[in-house]
Amino acid sequence: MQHILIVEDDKTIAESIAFVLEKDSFGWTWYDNGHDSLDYLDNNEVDLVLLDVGLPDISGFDVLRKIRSKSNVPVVIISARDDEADQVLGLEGLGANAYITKPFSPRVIVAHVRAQLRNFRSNSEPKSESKFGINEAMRRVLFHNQELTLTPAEYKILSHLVKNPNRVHTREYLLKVIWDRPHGSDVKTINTHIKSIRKRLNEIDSSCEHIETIRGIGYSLIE
Amino acid sequence: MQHILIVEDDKTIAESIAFVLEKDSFGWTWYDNGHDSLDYLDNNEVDLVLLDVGLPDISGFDVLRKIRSKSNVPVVIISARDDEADQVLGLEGLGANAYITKPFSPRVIVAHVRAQLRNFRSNSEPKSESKFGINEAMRRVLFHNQELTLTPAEYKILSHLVKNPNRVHTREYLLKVIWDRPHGSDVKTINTHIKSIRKRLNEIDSSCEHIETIRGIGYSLIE
DNA sequence: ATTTTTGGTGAAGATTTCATGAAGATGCTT
DNA sequence: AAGCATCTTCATGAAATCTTCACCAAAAAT
Repeated sequence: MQHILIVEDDKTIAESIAFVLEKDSFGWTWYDNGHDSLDYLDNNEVDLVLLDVGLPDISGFDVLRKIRSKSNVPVVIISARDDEADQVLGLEGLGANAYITKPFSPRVIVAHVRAQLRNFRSNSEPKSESKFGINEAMRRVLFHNQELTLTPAEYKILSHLVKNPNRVHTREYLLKVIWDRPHGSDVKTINTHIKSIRKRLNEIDSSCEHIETIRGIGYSLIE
Repeated sequence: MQHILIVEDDKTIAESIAFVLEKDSFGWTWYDNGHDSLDYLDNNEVDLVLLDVGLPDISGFDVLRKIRSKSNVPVVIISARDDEADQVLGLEGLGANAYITKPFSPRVIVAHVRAQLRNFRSNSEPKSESKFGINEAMRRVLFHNQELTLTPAEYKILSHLVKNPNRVHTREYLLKVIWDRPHGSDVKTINTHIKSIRKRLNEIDSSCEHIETIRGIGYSLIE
C-alpha cells in the first residue's frame, strides 16, 4: 500500500482528499502545519506529499526546500487561493513535481497522485549494468550496491554524472547543477567536491578511477 | 594543364605572378579590370581565379559575388593595401577560398594556388568515409575507431582539422583556434603540436600521412 | 652546386592546471 | 549562542602541458 502525506490546514479540504484516497486504497497521514509534516517525513516512509502552499506556520517555499534537502519524494503542490499563483511558479522551479490550482476536485488530485507515482517508479528503475545506482527516493547513490553517504552538493554532482556518464561536464556546468540559480562561487569549488566524492568511492573500491579529469575542461564519469 | 585567371590592375604584380605560374607550368590569363575578367569567365574554362580586391572599375566584393552566382571555381583573394583588410574579411564570408594580404611573394601565391586546386579536386569527389570521428561529448577524437589521448591544444587543432578536411589552415589561424583570445605565442608552436598529433596518429597507423604540410602556408588534413 | 629558407625533432624551461589538506565562512540545529 | 555539518577559499606542490630553442634535414632560391 502506498502512503500519502497530506499537508493542508483547511480541515474540509483535507478530509475530502483523504476520503477519495482511501477509496482508491491509498494510505494517508494528515498534518495541518509544516513543522509536524517535516518531522513525520524524517521518521516515516512516504510515497508522495500533497502540499498546500498556504500554511499557517511556514511558507510552502520553505517546506519544499527542506523536503528537497533530504528527499526526492514526489511533491504535488495544491493551492487554494488565486493570489498564490506566483508563489506556485517558484515552487515548481524548486523541485515540485506538479501543482494543482484553484478549482480542483478531490478526483483531480487523485489523478495527479497516480500520475506522479507512476512517473516516479519508472524513473527510479535500474537502467543499465552500471556499477552505480540511484535511489532517488532515499536521495542515495549506490556504488557496488553499497549506499554512499553524500552531502547535498556531492549527491547532486555524482547523481548528475551517473545519469550522464561518459561525457564531459565543465566545472561551470556542474556549479549550475548544484545551485540552479546563479551563485557566486568559484568554479574551483568543484575540485574540492570531486575530491571528496572520489574519497568516498575509494572507501568502497580503492582501485576505482571512475571520475576522470578532463584537463582544461572538467570531469567525466567512466563506466 | 591548369589555367589560372589573374585579375590584377598593377602590371608589375601581375607579371611577377604570371612568371612564377609559368615556371610551375600553369597556364594563365591576365585582365586588369573586373568587367573583362567576368566576360572571360563566361566563355572560357578556368581552374582558379586570383582576384585583387582593389580594382579600378568594380569592387572586389561585386566581382566575387558575380563569380559565385554562376560558378564554384576556387577564388583566391589578393590584397595589396592594408586598408583593404576589413573588406577582405567580408569576402571570405562571401565564398572566397583563401586570401593573401600585403607582404606576399609570388611563391606564396603559387603555394595557395596549389593548395586550393588540390582542395577543390578532392571536394568535388564524392565524400569518402573518413577514418576520423569526433565525439564532442567525450571530447575525444576517434581514429580507426580508436580513442586518441590528446592534450587540450592537440584536441582543438585536430578536431578543427577533422571538421574542415582537405583545406589549408595557416598557422596563424590554428593559433586562433587554440586560443580564441589574443595570445602571444609564436606560430612555430603549431609545428610542435602537429608533430605530437602525428606521433599519436602513427601509434595507431604507422603508415598514415594524414596531416599534410603545405609549405609556406600551414597544414591540411587529407582524407 | 651552394646558399637560404622552411619545417621536423628532441629536450629544456616556463606556464598552467589540478589535487590536496587545512582553515575560514556559512547556515542550520539544538 | 554554541555546535555541527557543509560549503568555500586558499596555499602549496606535483603533474601535465605549452612554448621556446638549438640543431638537422628537406626544399627552394640564387
